[in-house]
Amino acid sequence: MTRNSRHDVVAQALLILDDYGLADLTMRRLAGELGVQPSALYHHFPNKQQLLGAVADELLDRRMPERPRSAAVDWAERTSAICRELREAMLAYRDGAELVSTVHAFGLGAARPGEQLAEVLLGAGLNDQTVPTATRTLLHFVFGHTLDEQTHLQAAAAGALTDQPRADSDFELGLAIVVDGVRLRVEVAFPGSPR
Amino acid sequence: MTRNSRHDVVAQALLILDDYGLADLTMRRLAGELGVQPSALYHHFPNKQQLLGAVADELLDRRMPERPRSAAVDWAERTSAICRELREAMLAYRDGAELVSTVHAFGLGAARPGEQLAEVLLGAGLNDQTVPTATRTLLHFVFGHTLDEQTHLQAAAAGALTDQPRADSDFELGLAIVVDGVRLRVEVAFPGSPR
DNA sequence: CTTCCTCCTGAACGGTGTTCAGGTTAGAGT
DNA sequence: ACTCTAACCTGAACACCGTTCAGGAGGAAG
Repeated sequence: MTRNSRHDVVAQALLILDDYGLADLTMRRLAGELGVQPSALYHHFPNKQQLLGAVADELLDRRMPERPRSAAVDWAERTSAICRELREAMLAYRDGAELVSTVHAFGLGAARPGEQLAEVLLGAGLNDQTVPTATRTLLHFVFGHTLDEQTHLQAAAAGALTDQPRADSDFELGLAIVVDGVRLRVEVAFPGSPR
Repeated sequence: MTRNSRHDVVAQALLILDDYGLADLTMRRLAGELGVQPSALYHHFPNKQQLLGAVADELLDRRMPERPRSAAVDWAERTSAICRELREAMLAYRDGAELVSTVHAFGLGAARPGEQLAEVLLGAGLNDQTVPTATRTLLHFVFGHTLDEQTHLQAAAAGALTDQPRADSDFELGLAIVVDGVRLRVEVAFPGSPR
């Protein structure tokens, strides 16, 4: 049998995640599908959490390509675009929101979206001390909303019918609320129009 | 030996949570400290998740009393007060944020703060369709921020030193951002001052 | 004195992440 | 062609986990 690289392990984990969900992404199952003993995985990762961190990063790398963001666009529009892409990336995989937000909370990965947001906000002229807080506030919204959304979505997919499917507009409205709040802090520094 | 009521179980669980953390709040340990077999717990709760739901509700009931909110106060101030109380309630117990936000995400409890927020926002004259979204956005912020904060706080308490202790002002700033965003939607309906 | 209901026992089932000493094997360097 | 090193893996075990189930104890109510 051919041997597995670290990247093979992550790729297979991502496959299992999408097919069976986070709860069934066990070290034993992952090892089994790689044709290997569970203990072999500990050659590539010190523990499961680090493995999941790498899986989350791989997911984001696949779904949030390093697209060059035109500086000609409004900072608010760029901010919103990043948040939308992050949401869509997480929705694209079963339990994606739970995985990514957990990994981010423990600081084991999923750092790129935050870096991108911070960069845009800094470029918009937001106060240096305000940038980290605004960034985290945006992230907390996207993670929280998408986790909520995906949970209900998947609960609806399995028997338990839900009231209404929670439209995209709900995300957009929530996002607009947070972005508007940030805008007030940008305009204190730069009264007037976009920049 | 005296028998245990459902409430005894919850109270003991809350004790274990605070002393040893959520990871060590196992059915076996809980049963052990109650002087009972693990299976006995399933007389009171159908599964662990429901048990945790009851624990989260008990935590909130203890820390967020049904204080009558003076209607003389600005809606924004009442909204902020609820969010602050929710944060402080969760910070008051080890792993409180993780417990409460998880329980809320799965819809197994911790519903009161959302109801209180929705009530205030509705009373402020916010559009009926906007209220649920604004409520969830506020909750996602508080849960996300506090979870983040508590994780870093507890990581710092155990060896791993962190850069800086993340001041209260960080929460206040993030909260103000979201509340301001909501305010814009209130004032569309009622241009002018507080109500 | 019996019936009912609440609370509990004891044992087991089928999982989980993780550790460890040691074995295999591919590929680079001489 | 041959060694050597590092990457990769084995097999078994450890110490847990949530949950199920048939049945037993015991107080309160009739």
